[in-house]
Amino acid sequence: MEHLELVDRLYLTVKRMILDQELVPGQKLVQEKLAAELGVSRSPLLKVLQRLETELLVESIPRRGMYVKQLAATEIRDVFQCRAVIEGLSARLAAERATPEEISALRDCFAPFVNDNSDLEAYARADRQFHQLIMKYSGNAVINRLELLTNIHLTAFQAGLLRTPKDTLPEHRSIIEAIAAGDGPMAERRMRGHIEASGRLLLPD
Amino acid sequence: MEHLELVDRLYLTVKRMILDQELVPGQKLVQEKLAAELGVSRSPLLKVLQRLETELLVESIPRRGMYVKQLAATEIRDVFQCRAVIEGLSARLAAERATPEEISALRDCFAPFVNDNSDLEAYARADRQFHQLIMKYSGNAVINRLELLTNIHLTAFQAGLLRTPKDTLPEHRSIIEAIAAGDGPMAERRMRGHIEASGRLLLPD
DNA sequence: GGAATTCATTTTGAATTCAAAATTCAAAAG
DNA sequence: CTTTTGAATTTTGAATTCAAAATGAATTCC
Repeated sequence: MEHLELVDRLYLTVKRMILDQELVPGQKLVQEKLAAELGVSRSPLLKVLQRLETELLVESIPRRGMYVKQLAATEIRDVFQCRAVIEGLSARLAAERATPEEISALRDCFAPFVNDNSDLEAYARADRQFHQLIMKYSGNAVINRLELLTNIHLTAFQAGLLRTPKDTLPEHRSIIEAIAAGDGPMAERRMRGHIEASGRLLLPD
Repeated sequence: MEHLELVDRLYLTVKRMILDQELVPGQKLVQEKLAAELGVSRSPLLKVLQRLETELLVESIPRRGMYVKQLAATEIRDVFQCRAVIEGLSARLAAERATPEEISALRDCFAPFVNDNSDLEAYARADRQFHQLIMKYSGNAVINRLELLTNIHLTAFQAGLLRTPKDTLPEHRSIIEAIAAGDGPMAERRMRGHIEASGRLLLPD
């Protein structure tokens, strides 16, 4: 992390602070104050806050200030709807082009949990890793720029914690098998169903 | 446009300059120079360039500079793949909730072209309007923030000009009819097919 | 003649300054 | 006692300044 540009380091720091609730939803981010706490000036901080705004983590109200974004229920629903089709696309593309090594890496995500589901924290991390890898293996550079759609994962409602491993592990395995079989449409349908199921649980309409 | 904040006016100005090729792909955007031409300082210009970077219109190379983005063929393919599923989702949602007035507005987009297809410029504008309206009528706020996916339209390869009205008008009409009938899955399939067809034409693999 | 090196110039990244708008708080009016 | 007004303070938006890195050109070396 030390070799990164200042703005990139700052970005990771502030993002972490928001995801860890060190900065809480609704809280005003007074630029001079936050910059001082972080040991920088407003210039790089402002860049970071603007970037986080496009990721739906910060909200800017002109001439009023920047706030940690409080996601409304409808926005969470909207994100899940988008994720379902974008990650469905990812799974289809991954099925068409994943190498044997990449398929192994997907299987490895959940290997530790086949016999022991008890560590929910570790399972949630594996879940995030699984979704990230499929987007990466899609080979679609645009998908991988849509950070906006991946941040939901990371907030209080951890996708991996919405449902138990008992429910989601079989879904994950069936997605991996469709990708391993090179069956794009099947992989797409399964991924889409998987995310829609999580979304429905989060928002029972 | 006069009542907007400076950054928002500047954003529209610079975006227009890029889309009109007044600033050409690959061109370096020297901040001080461009700011002076636009009668502002670097601060607001930098915000604008950063925003355009998230929209895939500008590329930033750290400590080197900002450049008008030259989209590679693979990136255009990637954008079309994403658009196909996101606008497919939009059409499905619009089918589920569009009002009679909204459906009329969709029909009105292409009313001028039923008997006369000759004004391609006007048809391209109607095409963009049609896609924008469906995203709006989806009621999904996140879709409407993904500007990244709508800019392709506006560059040299105008989606509406990729294929002739003779080809696309029937597709547009069939999408509208699915929405009017409240048939979400049908609207989704048709929109997706419509955009995939344009994408294939642009990139014959 | 061409490659490498040094130095001046340009440009970016970051901090600071300044002006205008928003907020706060106290005093006055109803 | 509540509401309104207005001045002091804070905060944002924008311009400017400063330092460090990158660029480019001239000169030296091979």
